Amino acid sequence: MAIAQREERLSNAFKALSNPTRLRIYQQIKDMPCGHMPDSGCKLVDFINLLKVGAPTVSHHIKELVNAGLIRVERQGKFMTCYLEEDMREELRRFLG
Amino acid sequence: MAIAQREERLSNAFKALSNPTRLRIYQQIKDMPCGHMPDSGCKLVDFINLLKVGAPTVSHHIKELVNAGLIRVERQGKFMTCYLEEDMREELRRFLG
DNA sequence: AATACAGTTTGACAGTTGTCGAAATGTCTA
DNA sequence: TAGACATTTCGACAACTGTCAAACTGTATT
Repeated sequence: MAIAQREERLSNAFKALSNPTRLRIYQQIKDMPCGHMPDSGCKLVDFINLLKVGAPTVSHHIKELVNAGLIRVERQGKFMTCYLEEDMREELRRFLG
Repeated sequence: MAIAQREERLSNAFKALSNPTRLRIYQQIKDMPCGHMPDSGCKLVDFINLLKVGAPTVSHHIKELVNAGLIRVERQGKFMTCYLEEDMREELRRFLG
């Protein structure tokens, strides 16, 4: 049973990364040290500006990435800041390794 | 432009791995040293038996994995044998690394 | 409180996906 | 060449996805 759960977790994560817009968002979060710099551009509003999709779409995609366990989100005043879930990243890397 | 192409390649590969059935097939191919043993169970017919889906479905999934650049397929007599595309695996690992 | 900005929810829509059964094709063996 | 087995193609179908506009909520600033 644990194997099936792992497979589900993995395929859900891959599904989240299968959309180009979400892949970009994930990459942006991954490549920017959000947790360490105050203004590193990993807020939801930054993605709206960076990508050419509306706010509802970005909001939707962020939620999918969160549900897939790939990122986590924290409110900071007006903004939602995104952080990478390193555990999941590690799990994916291990699957491919 | 090269960046967009890379993103497309990556998201296509992740999409191929986003389906549980395809993930299983890929895993099976990855974990078995097909190229080195003659009867290692990476033929299309083996997946039909292993998973609970019909031949048309497996054929379809194999094609998707091939199109995504994740595996390659060779006919050996009656059978289609699947091999891992190590380059793509490496590219995915690098993305996550 | 009023305004402005950040984000979410809802409902809708075209397009894509996963699966199947039936029929076709390819390849070996008797 | 006939039969058996492996695989593909086709046509169909329900289910899911990505996007949007409109309306809503939450937070800060004035």
